[in-house]
Formats: sequence, C-alpha cells, structure tokens
Amino acid sequence: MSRSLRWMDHPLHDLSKSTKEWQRELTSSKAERSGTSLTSMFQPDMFSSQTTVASNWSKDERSQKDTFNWAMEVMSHGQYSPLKSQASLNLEDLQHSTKMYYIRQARLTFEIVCESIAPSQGLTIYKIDAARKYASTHGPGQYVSPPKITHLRLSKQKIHYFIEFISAPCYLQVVGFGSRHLKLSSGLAVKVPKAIRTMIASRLITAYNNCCKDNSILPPCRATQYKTIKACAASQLKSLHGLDNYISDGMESIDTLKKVVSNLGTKGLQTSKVPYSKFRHLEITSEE
DNA sequence: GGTACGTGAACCTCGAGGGC
DNA sequence: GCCCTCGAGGTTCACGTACC
Repeated sequence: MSRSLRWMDHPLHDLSKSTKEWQRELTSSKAERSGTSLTSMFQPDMFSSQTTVASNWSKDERSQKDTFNWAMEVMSHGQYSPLKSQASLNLEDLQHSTKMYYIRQARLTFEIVCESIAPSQGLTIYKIDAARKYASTHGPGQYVSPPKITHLRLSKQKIHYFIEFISAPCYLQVVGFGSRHLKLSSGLAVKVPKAIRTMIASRLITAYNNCCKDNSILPPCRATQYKTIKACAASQLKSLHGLDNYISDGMESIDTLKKVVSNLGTKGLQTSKVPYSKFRHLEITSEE
C-alpha cells in the first residue's frame, strides 16, 4: 500500500455528495482499511491510550462539531482553522460561497487526516512527546468569567403592547375562510381564524423596536420577540400577489417627482442643483 | 426545590468585495 | 470567472434567574 494518499482517490473528492454522506463514507472506508472506525480515532484519549478507543461519540458531552474541531486541532497541532458550522442542507442546495467554505474545510481536513495516517515529513516522536507535555502542563485553558446576567419578568401590559403591534391589520390579515386550533399550556384549545402575516418576523421585530425607540419604551429582547411571534400562530405571506401594484405606484411616484423638479426648473431653480443624474438612473432601471 | 421563561450567544447561511 | 475572506441577517439554543 502506498504511503501517501491522493485526493482523487478519496470519497471526499466527490463534491456532489452531502457532508453527511462524506462522513458516512469516510467512516466506513476507514473502518474497512484499519479495522476500527474514524469515530474512535477522534476520541480525546487517542494519543494517550489505545484502550479507550472503544468509546463512542454519543457518550461524549461535547457536540459533534466540538469533538471534530478538538480532534482536528490536536491532529494539526493547532494549525487547523475550526469548523464554524455544519451544513444542514445538501451541498448542491447551498449558495456558492457557503459550498466553497465547506469544500475548503473538507480539503483541509482530508490533508490533515492523510498527514496523520501517512506522515511524509516533519512529524517526529519528539514532537508528539512535546505536544503531550504541553497538553499536560498547560491544560485545557482558562475559562473567562461570565458576565452577570439579570432577568426581568415581562409585564402583561408589555406583552399586550407587542401582540397588539404585530396584530395590526397592516401586518396581520385574517383569511376569509378556514380556522386553526391554538393549544394552550393549560390544555385548553382555542379556535382562531386563519391569518396571514404580511411581514417576516425579523422585519416585524425591527419595526416594533423602532416604534419603542420613538416612544422611549424598552422592548423585550429579540429572542423573546421571536418566541412571542412564533406562539401567535399565523401563516407567512409568500405570494407576490399585488407586486405589480407596488411597482406601478413606484413608477407613478417617480414620474411625479420628475414633474416637480421640471416645474422647479421653469420657476428659476438653478440647473446645477437639479439631480438629473439620479432620474436618468431611474429611467434606465425602469426600462429594463 | 422545581419550573417557567428572559437573555446573550451561537448557529447557519448568504452576499459583497477583493485577489488571482 | 473562480476562489476566498469577512461580516451581517435571521433564527434557535442553552443557560441561569426569578417566581411559585
């Protein structure tokens, strides 16, 4: 068997596969070759004792990503840039930049793993011993003292204001037909008419926070507002029905502005102060 | 002491902008 | 045109406080 592995020989080179498929293939292929699983290779005691490799991921308190980052950091001797996130979508469904990020991480990971399996240069017993010594003397690091967090119970009035705001007719439209059942924590089921929200949660929250700012009211934190909106059952408007009307109104507004500027010019406004360039841009945009 | 729930932080994804 | 980095948007999670 060759001492070095090539990228194209490895299942990771098939970029059309999802990361989960990669993990499955990598795990199975490693197990076939070595008689053990990749999972067991990533256990915290991998360098200190071979008797502990039988433990599995589920028993570890760390998340899968943390364990992975930990393993890669150890294997790369601190050279590995930690994986920031795990893809939950299939690779082909991700945006290009996101896909490139995961591919980059996969390549880097693969190189490190290959280097560990078939070290061609640089890795010596002395360096491994030095790494062990460093880990035993320096430990896992210092925890930063967490800041004091204070909690304030929201008053019913505050919650009422928020619900009233998000239930305004411009944000919530009741559908003329159908209904749904809200199940309360007390077990009581309430029948409410179906409603459609015209704005996504984050926009609603931004609008409410601006409103609070104008009225010098302290709003609940974002997460609480998200929870409240989620609890108030409503569908999200996804249809583009009415979009033509908005565009039509917008174009009409631009025409009106042009007429106003033109009139101001005839009344003696200096030509240099008339922003013709901006209207030219709008004209070009509207023709496309 | 148990639990409900408010909070900050983390997660996942995307887009802009720049280098080659 | 491809690749990469960085930062922000939108959402969810887990911790820890306050109340019963």
